[in-house]
Amino acid sequence: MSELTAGEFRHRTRLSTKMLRLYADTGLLIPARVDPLNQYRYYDESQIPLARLIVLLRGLKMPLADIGRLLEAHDNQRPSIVDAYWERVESEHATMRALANYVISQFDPERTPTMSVHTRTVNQTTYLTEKKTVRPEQIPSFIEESGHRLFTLASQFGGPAGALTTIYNQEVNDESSGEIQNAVPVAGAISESEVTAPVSVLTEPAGEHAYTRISKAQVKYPQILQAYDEVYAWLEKQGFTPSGRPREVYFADWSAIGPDDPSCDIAVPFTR
Amino acid sequence: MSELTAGEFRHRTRLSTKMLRLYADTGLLIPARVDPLNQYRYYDESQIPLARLIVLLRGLKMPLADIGRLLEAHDNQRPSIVDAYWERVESEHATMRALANYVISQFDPERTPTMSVHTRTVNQTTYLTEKKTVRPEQIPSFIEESGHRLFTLASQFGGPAGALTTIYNQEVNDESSGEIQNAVPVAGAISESEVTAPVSVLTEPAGEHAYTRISKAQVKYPQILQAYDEVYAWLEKQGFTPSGRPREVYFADWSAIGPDDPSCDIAVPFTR
DNA sequence: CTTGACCTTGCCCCTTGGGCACGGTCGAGA
DNA sequence: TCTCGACCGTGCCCAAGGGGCAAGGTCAAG
Repeated sequence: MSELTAGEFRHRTRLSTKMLRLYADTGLLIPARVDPLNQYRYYDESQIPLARLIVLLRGLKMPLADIGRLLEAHDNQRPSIVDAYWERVESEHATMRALANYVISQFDPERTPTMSVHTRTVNQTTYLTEKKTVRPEQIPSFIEESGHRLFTLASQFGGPAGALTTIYNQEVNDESSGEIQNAVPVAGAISESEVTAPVSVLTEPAGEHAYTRISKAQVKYPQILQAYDEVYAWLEKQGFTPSGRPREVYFADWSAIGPDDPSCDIAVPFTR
Repeated sequence: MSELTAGEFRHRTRLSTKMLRLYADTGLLIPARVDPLNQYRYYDESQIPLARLIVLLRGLKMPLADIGRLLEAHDNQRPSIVDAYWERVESEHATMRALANYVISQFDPERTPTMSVHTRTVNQTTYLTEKKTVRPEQIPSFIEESGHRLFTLASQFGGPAGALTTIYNQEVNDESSGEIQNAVPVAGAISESEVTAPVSVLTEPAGEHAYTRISKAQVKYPQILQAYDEVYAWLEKQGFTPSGRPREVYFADWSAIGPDDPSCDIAVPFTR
């Protein structure tokens, strides 16, 4: 129960006067006693561990508000809160890292990280699709929402027969919006009359696709452009000719994977 | 040369009015023309790539001041500037990640990442040493500066015969400063009279050491405490008894290694 | 009692914006 | 030509997490 002056408490916790005042105002670390005459703050020795904890969490750049919520939570919930916070930080960092690769490769094309491009043969496929003309920042939400609708619908036609695919009918970039077509493959043959707008049926011919596999973090715009660049550059180097619209094939469970896990193939149909 | 109003420029670059004003005030992106009557800003189409570049760099959280310096630099220097910046971000993130592991293990001891502890037999060793009583935040600079002095001095005694070692004569933590002893092993026997203060000679007996190897990012206080905890916990589990002062053995070229590279062993002498 | 160390409040500064209010301006249609 | 809505400007307040400084009150030791 020994009482410490603000200065003593500062030295024991490595917190500055400013921080102590801020944390007191925020309610994170309330002085044990405030002298009503001169407003001097006195802390109790038992508050030191709490102060140290705040220092640690601030070392993770956790905002004071989040720290407040963490402290209000029950002991048994705290690990998961810290965990969730840190996972978000890691995820954001992974996205930034992918962007950094893109930026560096723009500055210094020599040092473009090599993405391996493969080929595969694809059978004729029938898709349930939805189209929309979008700007880059609208793409993720459209893919997700429309994909959900199409998967639901596909179950009425024998279930989805493959991964959600997003086909770019036009180029979408900062300059111009363009039409993209979200597509879920289905097993049986479906005629256009069996579906209603905005859903339509698309049948794509068999053929060869060149593709490169990217992580969840690399899917973000604009760093995803790098993957497209790589595939088209590879086709040119091989002397092959693009013969269809480029596409993204989302083979992974989006919400379950981490930022560095493979998530999607950037694929382009071609002829030799 | 087509002129764009601020609104058109905003839509082409996804920058907000606030950002455009700020970048104009900062000199990063100066409007091609400002109407002297109404202060309206007009941009030229040719400024769009620059604006996009700024957007990319801000996506890496590069401060505007750094972006300004980058833009002033010559083309051939820019990649290295971006590189250096990103490397610093990665390094800071690695440090934070190590701290996060530490914090999470404090909240939830079950999920402590297992650090493997090994043992090795160490011969009797003579060191040139310097002592200092320090607080935790003074440790890195003392180790570096004193280590430099000791290495220089060691070359007069046949050169260093091993890695820089920092021995903790007392505990150093938030509670109290303590004496640490920086030590560079030398091959020959040296008597105390051959050196002058603050350097002294230390001879340590042969024996067994338990140690765990940690990365550069893990060396930072307080996450380094986790490594000490692990070694002592391992000793206790094995039923061994610490028989000497704990130490850090810096075997790597500190400035040359990355944040995730192995840098140092946390070692404790013990008897079975 | 003095002196120096400590403590307080209050103010301004930094950064990169978001958001709002208030007022001037531009262009198209009536 | 008038008007209306869309645009544009400035200026202020806010955030987070402090740094820094001034002015003034307080405490304890000599």
